Amino acid sequence: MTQASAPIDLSQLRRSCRACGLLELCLPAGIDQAELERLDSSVRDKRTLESGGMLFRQGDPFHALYVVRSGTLKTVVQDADGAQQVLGFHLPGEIVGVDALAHDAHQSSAEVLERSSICELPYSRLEELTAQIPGLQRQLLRIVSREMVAEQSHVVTMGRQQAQERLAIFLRSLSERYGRLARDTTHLILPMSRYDIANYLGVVVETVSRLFTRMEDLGVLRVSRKVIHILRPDLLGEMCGAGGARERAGRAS
Amino acid sequence: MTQASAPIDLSQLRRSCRACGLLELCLPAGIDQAELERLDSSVRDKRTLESGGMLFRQGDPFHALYVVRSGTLKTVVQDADGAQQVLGFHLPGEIVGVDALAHDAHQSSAEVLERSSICELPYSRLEELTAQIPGLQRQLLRIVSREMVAEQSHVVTMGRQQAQERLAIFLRSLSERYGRLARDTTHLILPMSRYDIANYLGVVVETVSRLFTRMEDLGVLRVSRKVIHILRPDLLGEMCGAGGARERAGRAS
DNA sequence: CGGTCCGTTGACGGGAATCAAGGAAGGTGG
DNA sequence: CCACCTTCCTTGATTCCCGTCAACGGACCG
Repeated sequence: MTQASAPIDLSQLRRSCRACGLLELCLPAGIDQAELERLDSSVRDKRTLESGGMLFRQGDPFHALYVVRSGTLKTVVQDADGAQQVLGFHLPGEIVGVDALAHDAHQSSAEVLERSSICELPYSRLEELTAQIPGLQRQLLRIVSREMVAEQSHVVTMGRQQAQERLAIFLRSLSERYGRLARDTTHLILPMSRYDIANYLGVVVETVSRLFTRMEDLGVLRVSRKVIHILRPDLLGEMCGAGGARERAGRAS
Repeated sequence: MTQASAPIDLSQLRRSCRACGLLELCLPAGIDQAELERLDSSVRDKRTLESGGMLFRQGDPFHALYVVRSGTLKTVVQDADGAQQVLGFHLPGEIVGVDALAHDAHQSSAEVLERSSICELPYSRLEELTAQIPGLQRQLLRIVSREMVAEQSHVVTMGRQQAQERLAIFLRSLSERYGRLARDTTHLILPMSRYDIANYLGVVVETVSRLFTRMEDLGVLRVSRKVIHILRPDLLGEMCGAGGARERAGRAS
């Protein structure tokens, strides 16, 4: 897993709250410099985890939220039957652990897919801050709501019955998020396995493998193990909506 | 849509915040009687909508959260292609509109499936209250997080590749929620159409129709139009996990 | 009473799951 | 450094579930 991906990006490791994904949730609320310092000092608590490590497990008591500083995580839920479902992949700047707010216990497990650096935000500390900083609470609500919307768009993706559409949407979404990180949007390095992708999309691994091959044959992608080169973003975009032909009305009521 | 379902339940219409689903989010935080009165008076704003009416539409500016007092809603999201995806059905005591917190605009539309009474909680008013009532903010976070977890379980449902499992899970979940409303858990009256159910589960109508017939043949249900009688809850439970046989490992990484 | 939408059923075909096998990569221990 | 093993990924053959197309009865509504 610690293969050909770029060596540790020091500049990324040094990013403080100022450059963090969480910041957008503070600044618009009119947080001043002093308040930002306070926030920054609260999240100093960082840790680095190796591939395969667990940030938290389903059922663990809740005591902190986490922000990915570098690397990638996946969140997985396991139901009574032992069947697993991948809920999401989390890139730098994205938050993890929000589902634990509901019942004071994590509803999913977070596993590290490649060496990652994580910011830990102890919730007790966060509560103190929200009491002092007006607007931070509102921003916190915004974050959680945003996570819910992300989950909804996952539902929309799985609502497509063509597996190819699902994979196309997944790749496009990943590309967009890479763009937000100022990475090359046409050169994706997938930290997750084909199994993870398949499970995330609700198909089997063979289907994902075949679809990669098909997309390669169509000249949309070039696939080489973990590296996906998007040759035709336009075609990829077309494949996201109704696999090439008529619209699926999706009539309801 | 306003067919054989029970006539308007007056006792239900009279329920105040005390008996409302939202209350559980206030009480544990140690809200006292006076505070409860204040909260109650803020949500006095109720409205009744007829079947087919829209509570809000995708894109509408956010200004309130809503709680279903009686009746049923569905939330639907429409993507760029015009394809629709049903995100959920909302029974009395359940909250709607939380997805608008993220971007100050509703990300989905809420349609009324049968005559419904809705409590409106103007967000401006809610913000005032949260400033005054300690703990209410925490409870609000809890609500939103809970909605996210609900969305996650929808993902888990759609992750099952057997359509029968999905329908079984849907029915069991609906039965459980009926139980929470002190309704008969074996006698479901479905306010939503087969199209809605199909779309919600990511299958086509014909599949839902056939599955109802099959489940009836298996002696699990009795189906009569909108009325579903669960004859064998135990069998229904079995059908939720791995359609009858081996476990689907769902291995991932 | 005609129109429209809803729900069911049948026939058919396609797309994806299943079963099976083999190669490539990565990690470990000798 | 190589042998060995495990895991990952791919490809092929086959099966079958479910989506598609089509037709029809029933409910609801103007």
